[in-house]
Order: sequence, then structure tokens, then C-alpha cells
Amino acid sequence: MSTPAISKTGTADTREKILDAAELLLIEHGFAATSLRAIAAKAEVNLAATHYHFGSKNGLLAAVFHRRIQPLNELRLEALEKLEKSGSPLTVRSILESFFLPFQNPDVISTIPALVGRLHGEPESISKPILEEEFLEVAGRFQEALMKVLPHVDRTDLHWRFHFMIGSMIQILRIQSPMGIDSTPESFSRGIERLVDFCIAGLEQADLGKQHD
Amino acid sequence: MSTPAISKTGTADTREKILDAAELLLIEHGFAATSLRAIAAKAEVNLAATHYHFGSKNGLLAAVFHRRIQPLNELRLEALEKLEKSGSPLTVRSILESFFLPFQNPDVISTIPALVGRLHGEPESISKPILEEEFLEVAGRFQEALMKVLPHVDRTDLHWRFHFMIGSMIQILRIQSPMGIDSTPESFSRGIERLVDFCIAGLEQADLGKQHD
DNA sequence: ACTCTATTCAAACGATCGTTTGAATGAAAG
DNA sequence: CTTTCATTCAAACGATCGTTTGAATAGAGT
Repeated sequence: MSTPAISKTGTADTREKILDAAELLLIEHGFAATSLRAIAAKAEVNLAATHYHFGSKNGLLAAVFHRRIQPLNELRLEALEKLEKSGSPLTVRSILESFFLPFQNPDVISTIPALVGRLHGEPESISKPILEEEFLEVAGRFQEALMKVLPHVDRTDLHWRFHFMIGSMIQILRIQSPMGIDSTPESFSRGIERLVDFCIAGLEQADLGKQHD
Repeated sequence: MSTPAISKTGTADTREKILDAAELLLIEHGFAATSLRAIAAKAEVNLAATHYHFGSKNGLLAAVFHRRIQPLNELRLEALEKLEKSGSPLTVRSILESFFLPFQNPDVISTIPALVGRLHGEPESISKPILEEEFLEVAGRFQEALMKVLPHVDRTDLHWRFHFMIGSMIQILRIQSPMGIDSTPESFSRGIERLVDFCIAGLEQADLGKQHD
């Protein structure tokens, strides 16, 4: 059976309980190392409920990420469109803030950063379909915007720099840091600010520090 | 039993065959999704040989990474020490090149980039012990060198920027590694060059593009 | 009242997992 | 040759995996 319609009863929260439990376990242990039994136990639901509501483990995985990434992307696109319609000229900074600041939006669940960070670390067979489904459109939109404010950077260069930016983002999104950075909400917000500064410099590349041989 | 001594026979390559097979499967599917049976089958050795030579799956994992990362770090430290003893003043560029260029050293096996990229994506319980064991010293050495050539950047800022640099590195190691589908060694080398440029700008942050509100 | 349908539940399916065992193998040492 | 010991091998251990089944439950519609 495919995903059932909205429950007739008032207690349709089984789906949400499964998603919540799966999300936390995915963040902590990754996809392959998280079992449906562990998810069902943490959610305090029957094991078969995971298949009833999501069809398969992969279906549950897609639902976990979609639930969180969809609102995040909406915030990102709203911020970008608000920028473009404001009349004032766009800057690299304003574009990057539209992209990164939604991570610390109070309406955004605090698990999103770790969840997105984890997603990028999964094997390609798992991450690629979800990344393409959830991020392709938004990434394209922001690259277009960046091209407009960086006319001196050609398409290929910008593509690479955008990738480096995503890599820097993923690094801070991971809760744990091999090099040892504490992870309070304040330090996370400060980290996002530093991320913006780092990526602005990398995207613009003022050609000042260069001293080629 | 712990790891046995060097084989008395000439055919001590069982260990190497297991490491080779494990390396390729780890890169492709990740740690949790790679079984010892798949490794033994690909290596064409008996299943029990994996436990005989490495004690456990985790022991094999550590051996896989250590075999590759140890020479990489030696190249990195050699390049840095050569720089420091050359007499000529260090630059951010020369330091970063000492750090990144070993990835395209001809003596370095082509699987290293993808392997390191994969390692950083594994759950903390797997990646943290290995990252600390293999990268802590080298990361510290290069951060010290960068502090000397970036005296205007305080310790905390440099720590973050180094972190972002590692993130950018991981991104290209995962996406554009020599193991990748549509990536040539040339495009990988070109990517490393772009990575250096991106990180130089991010580390120095010339404060020119800034236009704070 | 009865029917229908959505949901939950305990139980089991076959498959695969990491690990262990104990015997077979074979080259080196006495 | 005999002994020794590192190594390889087939086989099995118990545990856990994703998935399926069929009955039990209960609210909504007629």
C-alpha cells in the first residue's frame, strides 16, 4: 500500500512521532546504522507502522528530509525574492544571508542544521536522489543571483566556488567538530556570520593576496 | 588474537588484498553499508581472514585509513618543513599548497581523496577517533603556520576559517575526486587550484567586499 | 444496529550481519 | 622426518536486519 490519506481519527501523530524519532537517530548514527526497530522503539509505535506510513525505509528517509528542507528552502526563496523586488541593488552579502540565515530562523527547527549536514555525508546512493530533489532548484536560483552581482566571474568558476561554499556550510552544520568547536546556539549563530564572511571573500576573490610564481 | 607478525611465507599480500577491497567498498557505500563478506569476496580471501588480520571490522577500518593518510600527512609535513627551512618568507598560498597539493602527488594513490572525503561524512562514532588520530597533529601544525603569516587574524577567527577550509576541501574530495565518474585527473588538479584560491581569499578576508549595514 | 475503512498490533519470514570455532594447510626450524 | 606455528578454510554461532502477514481495534457513514 502507498501512503495512506490523513487519518480520520484525531491521533494522526503516529506519522510525526516516527519522523521525529527517525530524525534524531539519523542525525546521531546515519542512515545505514539506524534500524527501523530502533526508530519504532524511540517513537513508541509498532514496527509495522513505519512501513504502513512510509512504505519502506527509503521512503521514511525521504519523508524525514522533505519535512525539514521544504520550509527551509521556502524561507530561502522568500528572502531572495524579497531582495530582488526591493529595488535596492543586490550584493553578495545579501544573497548569502538569504541563503544561510534561515538556518537560525526561530521558526526553523533546531535539528535542521545537523540533518542537512548528515545528509551530505551519506553515500551517494542515498544522498544524491534527495539532494537533487530538495536542493537543485534552490541552488540554481542562488547561483543565478550570484552571477548577476559577480559579472567578472565566469560560469565555471562560480560553479566551483559555490561548491566550496556548500562545503564550508556543511562543515559548520555538523554538530560535532573534530577540531573542537563548542556548539551553543550563540556560537552557531556566530559561526554562520563567519561563514558568510568567509564565503564572500572566496566568491569575490579580490585578487589582492595572489602572488603567483 | 591481535594483529599477527609479518607472514613467514612470501604471500603476505592477503592483508593488502583485504585493505584494497575494503577501501574501494568503503568509498562506494560507506562503513555501515559495507559488509565483511562483501570485502572478503571482492578481495578473494576467506571471510575469517578479515578477523585474523585486523581483529574486528573497526580494526580493519582504522587500518584502511591509516595506510593512506599516513603517507599523505608525511608529504604535507615535509612540504611545510621545507618551506620553513627555505629562508624565504611564508605565504598563505605556499602554506595551503603544502597542505592541498599532496592530494595530486603522483606517489599518492588516487583513492586517497575519495577516502578522506568519505571519512569526514561518517557518523561521529566512526570518524572522530580516526580523525583525531590521523589529522590532529597536522591540522595543528598548519594552523600555527597560518597564524604566523596572518598576524592580524585572531586565534578564534583563524580556527573557524580553517574549519571552513576543511569543509571546502571535503566537498571537492567527495564530488571531484579521481574516483568520480566524469572527473579526469586534470579537472581534479584544476579543482585543487581553485580550492587554494578560494581558501586564500577566505582566510585573508581583505575586507574590501564588506559593506556592513 | 451493521458496514466500511483506516490504523495498530504481535508474530514471523528469509536474509544478512559480525564474530567465533576447530580443523586443514604448508613452509620454516630442530 | 618431526615439530612448530602462522595462516587459511568451511561452517556455524546468535543477533539483527527490512519486510510481510493476518488478525485485532476503532471511529465514520449509512
